[in-house]
Amino acid sequence: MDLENRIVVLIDMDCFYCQVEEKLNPELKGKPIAVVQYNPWKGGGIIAVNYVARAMGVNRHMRGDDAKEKCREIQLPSVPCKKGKADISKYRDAGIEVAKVLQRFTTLLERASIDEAYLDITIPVQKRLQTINVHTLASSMMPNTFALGYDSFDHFISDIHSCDSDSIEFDFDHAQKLLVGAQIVSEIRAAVFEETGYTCSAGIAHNKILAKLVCGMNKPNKQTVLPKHSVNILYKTLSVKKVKHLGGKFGDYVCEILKIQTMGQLQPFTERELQAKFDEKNGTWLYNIARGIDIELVQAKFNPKSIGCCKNFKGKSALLDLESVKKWLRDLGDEIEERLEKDALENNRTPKQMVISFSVQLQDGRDTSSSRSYNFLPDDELCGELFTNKAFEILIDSTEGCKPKADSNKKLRAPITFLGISVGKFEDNTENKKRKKIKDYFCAGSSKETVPKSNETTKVNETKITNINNIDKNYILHKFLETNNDKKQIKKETMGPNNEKVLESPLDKQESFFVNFLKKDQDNIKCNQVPHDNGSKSLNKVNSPICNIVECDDDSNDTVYSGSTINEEISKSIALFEDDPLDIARVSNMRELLKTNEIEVDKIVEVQPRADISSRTVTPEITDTSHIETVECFECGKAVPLNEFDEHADYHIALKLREDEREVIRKAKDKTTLKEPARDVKKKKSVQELNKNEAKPSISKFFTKFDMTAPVKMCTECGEKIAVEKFSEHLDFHEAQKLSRELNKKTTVHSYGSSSGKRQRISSSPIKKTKLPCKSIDMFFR
DNA sequence: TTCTCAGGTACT
DNA sequence: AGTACCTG
Repeated sequence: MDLENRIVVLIDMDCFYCQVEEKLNPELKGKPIAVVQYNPWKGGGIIAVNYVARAMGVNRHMRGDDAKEKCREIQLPSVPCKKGKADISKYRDAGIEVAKVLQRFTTLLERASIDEAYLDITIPVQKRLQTINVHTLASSMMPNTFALGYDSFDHFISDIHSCDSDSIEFDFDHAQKLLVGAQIVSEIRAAVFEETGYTCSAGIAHNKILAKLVCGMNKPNKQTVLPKHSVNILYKTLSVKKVKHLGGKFGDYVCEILKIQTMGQLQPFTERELQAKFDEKNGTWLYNIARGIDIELVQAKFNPKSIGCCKNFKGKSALLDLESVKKWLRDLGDEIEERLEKDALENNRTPKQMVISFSVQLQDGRDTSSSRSYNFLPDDELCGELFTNKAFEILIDSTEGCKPKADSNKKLRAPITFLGISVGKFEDNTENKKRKKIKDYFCAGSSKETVPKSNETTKVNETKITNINNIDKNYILHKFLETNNDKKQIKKETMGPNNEKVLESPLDKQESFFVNFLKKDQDNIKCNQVPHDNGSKSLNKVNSPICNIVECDDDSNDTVYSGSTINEEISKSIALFEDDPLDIARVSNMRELLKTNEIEVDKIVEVQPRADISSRTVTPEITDTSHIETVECFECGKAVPLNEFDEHADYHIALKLREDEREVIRKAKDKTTLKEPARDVKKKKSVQELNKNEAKPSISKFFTKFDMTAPVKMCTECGEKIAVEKFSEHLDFHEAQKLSRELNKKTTVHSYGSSSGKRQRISSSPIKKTKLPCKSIDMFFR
């Protein structure tokens, strides 16, 4: 595949931690908030700011107190503290929830951070291009979409529609793909919102660097397309420092050496010159990126490669004696254990190595950091105790500065200012391993694996098979719900991965459950929303699924940039970059955003994606008396046609089922944990936490709540008491979950079009440069 | 009075 | 294997 003609997407969640807090505490919605990390000093460090607060001048890098000064009524939810450490697991889980939605749309998903993912949708775009006529695409199908270099997205579409493609500048073929890509991304973002309640922004371009770059141009809840011919327009004003990998010391060095500030100013340099000034690889990379070329592939990567936790002990909190070191290592070790247990259950893998990192304070007050690694032995039991003890052992005899003073009792020679433990070098668990694994406990009860592992299939067919698996999964869930409704048993043979029915489904039906639901929905209600009057053709093609999704629609596409030149638009766009602290243009734009936000809040304030599933049984309120009779779904707040309500409720059950996967896994873990000899008190604590989860409404409760007085039977799988007559149904539920879990597992697709799995080098003659302050651009040429 | 904590990557 | 840098 041609690397220059891909459709690469970056999905970035809007102020993610804030959204998570708002979802957990709906009272916060619409108010200015910033998430702070616990810190006794000046109200804590801000790590996320929502858009209402941003409009009032609050930004990251401020302390809580500064934020209060800018905005008296700001709310400052804080990252929970566990064992004296920030606990970000709720954000991590929310990120996984989102990523699972994204994963359905392409196998080429690369999670780049807790709230960001790259998607390569070249193939889905090509597939759709074969089935649709590009001329039928209109901007109304993809609200809140922008094309860089155009005052309105419609102008970009007209450029494509008017077969004026003779212009050398205009890459008609790719622009067409971008347009289809924008439509798909619109659907992806709608699915994310529908299923999680979170909004996100997206950048759509021909490579990762550019997708990332334009993603930040329009936020929140918007998407930006970068046509190839707009790269130079963008670069004309774009600061070098905004480009990924140039935001740090290396970027400073480049700007200083070349005496430049913008990407445009990078273009006159020849590749040779750049190689001479930096090194061969960096020079080539800079040369290419200056021309909008970036060959970095989107890797299929869902799970992190390492799991770690750390803690700073700055200033006078520095650790001075062995006891406190031990104490903190215990907490770190225990947290690793907890996260590792979860990881083992979900991903069926085991780390082979652990790394202990630490910093000590030198005499002159500066810190020096070091790390030591330990390779696990086959007999090691991977528990907190082991992590703690090994870390302690390694720590005390690794560095002179850390050795205890000979005489004074247990005092460290030098204060420790940082401690971290991480585990990595994961390997898949195989069946014939001697080491006891948590997974073994979990699987002990279930008779046999019914689904072959996807990564056992041949490389050649990987993409196909993964897609089929996705179909499988939706098909199974759908089937499961059907049979459940009919009070029939789910048939094993319908789930086989080689089931004909499944294989015959076209690949682009992989999102069928969602899309079909929406399609039916839209056929019935046409468009329940008030058509926003951006004049013209407005609603002739409203029956795109996207049209019915409640997105914040602020019409800024038409208003904000009206009358401005393209360059002004670009400048404004750049001003909108998230972390631009001192830009006046930004403030006025933020006012616009504030308006946007108010509208959005009005529309989504009712969204309760986690509301009790039993809403289905309650008579819904009539909220809309327009042409079609609709009811407001208690689950998502969406207006649903009365006759579709049952189906809509089923849809939420399907979602619920997915979300409950995790909880059931945890519950199962909980039960098995109890079989183990209680090693220590902390175990019990986590058991309590798991029990708390049981109080939450779950789909298993839904299946059992009908008649609590009926004779019950204990499920060996989850320990839940189940009405006898519901029991086989309940077992089906576990069966479906196991399958779903299995199918959810990461596949081993590495990259399309690169059968060797290796990335190309741009050039090969090794020229060494030693003076670089940063050498990390080479990551591109691994 | 301290730009946290988590994760990735590449160089030596 | 260990260090440094990059990012959000």
